[in-house]
Amino acid sequence: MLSKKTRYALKALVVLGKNFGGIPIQISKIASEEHIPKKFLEQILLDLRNAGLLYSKKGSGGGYGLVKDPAEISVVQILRITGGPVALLPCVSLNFYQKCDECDNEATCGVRDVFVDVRDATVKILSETSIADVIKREKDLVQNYSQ
Amino acid sequence: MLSKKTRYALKALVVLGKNFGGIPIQISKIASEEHIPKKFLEQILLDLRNAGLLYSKKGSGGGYGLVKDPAEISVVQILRITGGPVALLPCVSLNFYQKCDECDNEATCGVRDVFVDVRDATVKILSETSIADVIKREKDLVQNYSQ
DNA sequence: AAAAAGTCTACTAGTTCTATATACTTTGTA
DNA sequence: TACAAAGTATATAGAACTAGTAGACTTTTT
Repeated sequence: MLSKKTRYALKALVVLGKNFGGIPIQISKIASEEHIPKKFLEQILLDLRNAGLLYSKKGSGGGYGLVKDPAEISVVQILRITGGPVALLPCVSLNFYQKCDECDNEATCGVRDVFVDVRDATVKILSETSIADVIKREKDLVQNYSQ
Repeated sequence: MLSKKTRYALKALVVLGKNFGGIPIQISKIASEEHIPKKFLEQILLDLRNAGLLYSKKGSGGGYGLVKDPAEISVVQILRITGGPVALLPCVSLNFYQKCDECDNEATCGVRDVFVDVRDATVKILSETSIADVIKREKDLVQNYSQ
């Protein structure tokens, strides 16, 4: 399961993605629109900023904005910044690898082998999907929904 | 990430799968072989028994065994018994659905839409993979490893 | 100077996970 | 029949993690 942190980050980035090229958006605006606790969202946006995804502007008229085009930001990137491993087993994680305590030999573990496949399938989808794609999907869904 | 409980369950079922058709295996044997705390494993095997996957035999010479052929037990089944949702978002889970608090309209949520795809890919792999397949993979890995 | 807005660090309450403890029941066998 | 082997069941403790809150600070605009 994704953490709330990751989900909030995705929501916020979609909002910021729609606004790409415009003037900065304030934390409080995103928080109230997306039903996210403001103080929590502050931390999350700070993380995304420190990861180089967002720029921030202080003071009156300040706020946050995307540094890059939303088409250049993949969903998997966001999971890694905010939530850690994508894989379902630590011994299978590409970016947060950890040895399984209970496993004698990783190289011959059948369970691990299956979850390598799961990881590959998941990473494929999430690295091929950008924030721009998420926004497009939303647009398409709204269109179909209102028909 | 899968819980320890789920991982231990998978390990235990592989052991029991290799033994399918033979005499029952004791908890303590599985626990020591697979480096699983015995008392914890007791609970897990009990859950798997209550779910109808295992039979148990009390008393001297007792132990656990698979009820069905390991080819008939899918990995996804085990995750659901021991660990709950396979999906990465509660609003996307087939067996443990929960509404997202922060989401206004599920039907038009772009983030959700992406994670439906991830869930489908994951469920496909894990429902097509049986305990027998895991055992076979292990066998193949061992063979390649020793060469 | 005052207000708006982001920054930074610490902390807490709650939950979940992992594991352990204890007492009990059933079964086989000496 | 007594005893030991083995599973059953429930409770509980400790650790780790998550989600959210608090407060003091800095920067920028008006």
